[in-house]
Amino acid sequence: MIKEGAARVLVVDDEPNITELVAMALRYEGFNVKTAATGRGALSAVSQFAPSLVILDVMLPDIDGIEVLKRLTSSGNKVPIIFLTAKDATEDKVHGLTIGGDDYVTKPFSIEELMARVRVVLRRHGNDSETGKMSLADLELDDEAHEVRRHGHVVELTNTEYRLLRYLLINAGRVLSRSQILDHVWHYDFGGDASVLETYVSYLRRKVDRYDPALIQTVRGVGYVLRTPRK
Amino acid sequence: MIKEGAARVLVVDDEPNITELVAMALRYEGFNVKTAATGRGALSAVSQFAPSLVILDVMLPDIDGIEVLKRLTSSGNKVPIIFLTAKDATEDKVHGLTIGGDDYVTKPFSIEELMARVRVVLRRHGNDSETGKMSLADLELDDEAHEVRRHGHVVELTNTEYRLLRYLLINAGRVLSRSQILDHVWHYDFGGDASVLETYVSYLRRKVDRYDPALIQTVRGVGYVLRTPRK
DNA sequence: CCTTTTTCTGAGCAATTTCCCAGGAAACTC
DNA sequence: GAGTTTCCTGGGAAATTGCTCAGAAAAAGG
Repeated sequence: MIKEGAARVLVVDDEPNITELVAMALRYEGFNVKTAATGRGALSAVSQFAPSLVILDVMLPDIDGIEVLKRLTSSGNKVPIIFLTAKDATEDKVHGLTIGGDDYVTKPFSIEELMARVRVVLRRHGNDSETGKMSLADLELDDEAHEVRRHGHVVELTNTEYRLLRYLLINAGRVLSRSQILDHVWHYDFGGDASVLETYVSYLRRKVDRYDPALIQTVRGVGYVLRTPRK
Repeated sequence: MIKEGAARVLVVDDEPNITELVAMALRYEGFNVKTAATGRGALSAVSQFAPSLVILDVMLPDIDGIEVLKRLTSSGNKVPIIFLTAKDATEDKVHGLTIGGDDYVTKPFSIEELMARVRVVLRRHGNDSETGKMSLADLELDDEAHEVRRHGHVVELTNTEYRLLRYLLINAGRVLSRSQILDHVWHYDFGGDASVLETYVSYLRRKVDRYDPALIQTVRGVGYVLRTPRK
C-alpha cells in the first residue's frame, strides 16, 4: 500500500530499535518508509526505492555512512542525507559533510528534533509544500527562521523550549498527555522524571504567555493544551 | 457471527480475568473481539484475524509485548497497539512507543479510560468515523479538547467527573446500575464505598445540570440515566 | 581550559481532587 | 402518617497533582 505523492524515506541503522522507532514516527507523519541495516543494503535500497531522503547512521557494520555518501555522490546520485551520529569523535567527521544540503543529528535525539530536520531538508529540496509557519492567536512560529513571536515581539527560546512549544502548537486544541509530550520532545532514551516537563512549561509560560490571553493551559490529571481560552 | 463493518480488536493478556473484562466491554461497544494469552498467540492471531487494533499486555509468558511490536513492525504490519503495563519499571520500557500513534494504559485501569484510548487510536487511524464529539440536547462533550459545554458555556470538570459524564453520555437513554458505573469509571480494583458515586453525581448535577432541563436522572433502586426528561 | 548557557533534579509550597462520613431530604410501603 | 429505605449534599481529612525556585550537572562556545 503505497501512498500516492507521499515522499519516500530510507532509514539505515544497524540497531533495529532505532530504525523501527524512526520508521514508526515517519510512517505516522505519512511518509513512505523503507529500512536497511547495512551500508550495502543502503546502496541497493537507494537504487531500487529511489528515496527523496536517506536517514543514515554513520556507524555501520560494513561500509560506514560516510563511504556510502561518497559512493552515492560519485555515481551521480544527489539524494539528501541526514546522518545519525554518536556524540563523540565521529561527530567531527560528519561536520564538513553537510555542505550539499545534508544535515546531521546526534544520538540520542528526540523524535521532534529529527522530524524537524526531515521537514527542513525536504522543504529545501522541494519535496514538501509546507511553508513551515504556524500560528495561534497572536503567537507565531516560523520553522525556517527558528523564530517565535508573541504579539509581534520576538521571543527568545532555548532549543527545548522551542521544540516543546512547536509540539504543542502542532496539536493546538488537542489535549496532550505528559507521556506523549515527553516521548516526542525529549530524547528517546530520556529516563528522567516527568517534572522536567513542568519546569519547561513554567519557562515557556514566563516567556510566551507574558501577554494575555494565556495560551498554554493545564488540564489537571490529563496533560497540557495550547488554545485560546474560552469560558 | 461477524458484524459487518465492526472494527476488529485483538486483546492479549495472560490473565483471563483481564482479557474477559476487556473483551466484554469491547463487545458491548459493538466491536468484534478475539483474545490471546501469549505473544506467539498474538502474532498468529494478528495475521489471521487482521485486527484494526491490538490491546497488548507488556508482560507475557513467552514473547513480551515490546518484542511483539517489533516483530509486527519489522514485518511491515502497521496495526496500532495499546499497551497494558504495570505502574512500575515496565512503564519506562513502553516510553517512546507512543510515537507511531500507539498508546499505553497502566494497570489497574478503568474500563472507561481504556475505551477512551481505543476510540482515540481508532479515530487517529481512520478506522472510526466518529469525530470524538458527543452530545445530548444542549450538552456537548469534545474528547480531543477534553471539554464539556452546556448551553454553549464551558463547564469545568475534574477528571473523574469528566469520565463519569462521558460514560453516562455514551449510554444516554440507558439506565446504568451503580455497580456498572463503578466498574467502568473507577479503577477495576477500586475497593471503596459506592457512595463516592453519589457524591460525584451530586458534583455533576451542580455543574452540568444547572440549566433546565435536568439531564441526569435517578432511577430509584436501580441507578442513573442521562436523558431528556419525559413529561 | 574556562565561561556561559542550557538542561535537569529535588524539595517546598499551594491548590485541587478524591474519598468518606453523617445528617437530613425524598420516595416508597403499609 | 409513620416507618423504612434510598438518595442527596455539605464538611472536612487525606492524597494527589502541579508550580516555582535554587542549585547541580551537562553541554556549548569560545
